[in-house]
Amino acid sequence: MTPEELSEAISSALAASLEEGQLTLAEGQDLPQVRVERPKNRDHGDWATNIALQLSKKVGLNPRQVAQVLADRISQISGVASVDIAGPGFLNITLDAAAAGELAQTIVQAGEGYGSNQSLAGQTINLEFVSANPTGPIHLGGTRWAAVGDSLARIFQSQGAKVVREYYFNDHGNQIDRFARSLLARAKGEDAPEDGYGGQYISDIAERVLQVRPDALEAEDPQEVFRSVGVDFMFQEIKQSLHDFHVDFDVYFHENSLFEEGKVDELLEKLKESDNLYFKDGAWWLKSTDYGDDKDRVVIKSDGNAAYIAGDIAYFQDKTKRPVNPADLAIYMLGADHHGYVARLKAAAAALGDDPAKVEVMIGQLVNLVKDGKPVRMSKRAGTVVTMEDLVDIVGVDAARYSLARYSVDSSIDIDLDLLTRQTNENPVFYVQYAHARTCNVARKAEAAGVDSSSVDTSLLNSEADNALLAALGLFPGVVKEAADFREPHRVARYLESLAGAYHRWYGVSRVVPQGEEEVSDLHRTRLLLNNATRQVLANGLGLLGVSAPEKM
RNA sequence: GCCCUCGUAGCUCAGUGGAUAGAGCACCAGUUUCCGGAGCUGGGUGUCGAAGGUUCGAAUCCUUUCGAGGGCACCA
Repeated sequence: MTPEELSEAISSALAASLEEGQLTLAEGQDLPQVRVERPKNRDHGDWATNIALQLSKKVGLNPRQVAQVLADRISQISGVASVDIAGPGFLNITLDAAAAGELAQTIVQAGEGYGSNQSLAGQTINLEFVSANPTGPIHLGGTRWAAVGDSLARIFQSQGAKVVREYYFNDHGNQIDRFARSLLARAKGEDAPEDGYGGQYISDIAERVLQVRPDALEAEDPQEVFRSVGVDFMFQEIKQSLHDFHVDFDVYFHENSLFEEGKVDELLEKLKESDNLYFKDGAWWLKSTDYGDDKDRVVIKSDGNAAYIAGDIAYFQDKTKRPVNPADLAIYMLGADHHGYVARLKAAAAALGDDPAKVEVMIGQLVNLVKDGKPVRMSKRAGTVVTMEDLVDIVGVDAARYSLARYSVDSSIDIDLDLLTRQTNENPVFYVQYAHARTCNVARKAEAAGVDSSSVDTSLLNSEADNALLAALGLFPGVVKEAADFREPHRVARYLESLAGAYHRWYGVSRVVPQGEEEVSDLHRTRLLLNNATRQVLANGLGLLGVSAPEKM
């Protein structure tokens, strides 16, 4: 029995109590959601719920009275061995071993589907992340969003959503001009311009531009040649790095395309009709203050040109109105240095007469580089950036993705260069991967010894370790759902670490393969089932993080 | 000045208003004739930055305050 099934059964019990008048909801009170959780203390049973405490005020009885009414009904639920009322009114529930053990069967049957559901079915979520400027390779900050964003996309998909992974190339503004000037300067053998970019990659790309366009320096507009060809090379490199990081976007959107196709100009005319725009001091302003901004923003400058935000508005329109996979929800993952954008992106939706709730902005904290305990400033001009490729070269894709995805995006990360170059095995990803490899090894040995699944008896899974492992396995679907609801992929990683721990402890006391002349018994077969259920959940969870689940290490 | 995020064990961090606040790392001591020891077991540390408030109950919610980081253009 899964915790979800138990919660549902308790909900029904509660509904019946209300129906038959044992409990009466006071006027205007809502029914709280029944939730069971794994108690920290094993003396408190397999599962516990605080529903009686939550109901107390709503039904006008003291919590223990409510608990008593529910306890009588819950104890009737099939598979429940006992119910205790504890403390102020907690209900502590113990399952009988067979019912708890059935979970292993459920998981093995569900296979890759265990942990997924259809709660987001029918929704198209546009998830924009990374979106680094094409003026240099992806650095550590972008790498973090790549790991977190791609995991979140996988998690949304597991909940039934259609996900569009989107990358926005800012290839329109003057940072591109600076990039082009830097390439040109390097090609001429000059230093990088004052406001330009430095680093080895500038030399590399300048050289490659000259290879395909040997006449570039003699062209009518050399800077334009370096701009168009150089940016293209940069795109290719970025895409390749992401692909090597196992992140592939569905849409690479070029900001330039908005302007080339005249969408922005067209939009600007239309926006003048919007209630959210007004004319002042020769410019058109967006009332972004209505959406929490500290000042209104200019959309059409007094010289008649579009301001940056006009591109945002046009882009949002494109996301929600494009012919293929138009977004029901547009999520923007941005770094903390962009948090001021939240209000204006919502205002952008409103300007188009759309619901600002369709815009969701996730603000993640920055990645800091640390050396000898001191922060190192990453600078593209000075060429002191650590890139996605660098990180992957040093620790590998799995370790890189895992270690970036296991922290809440609300906290900033310090990456220690010395630690990385030492290549330590301190990354918890190995702990989890090892647990998976171990389950595979056990299964191989067991099958070789003739342990099959011909006859299992889940009531044999009655040890402390069985119970703890089953409980951990049962939590997985809820964890994935929470990760989706809160947009927090790190919950999956943390969960896997605890599951791996439960498995390693179980392994220590639960022999699956018969020893010596021992005959294969139902106990061996049933333990193999539990072993395989664990393997499945570890694999499913690692899959959500885009990390491999090795059969051997 | 205004806005956002964070402050939890020596370090790095978990912790949808619930019971005695948890992991990993680091440190010490154990642990293998038998499924992989990248494992397991034991050993200890917290004024949850501080002060008020709401609540039967607060690390979690509210207010104030201190500290760290990041933002506040008719730039893109």
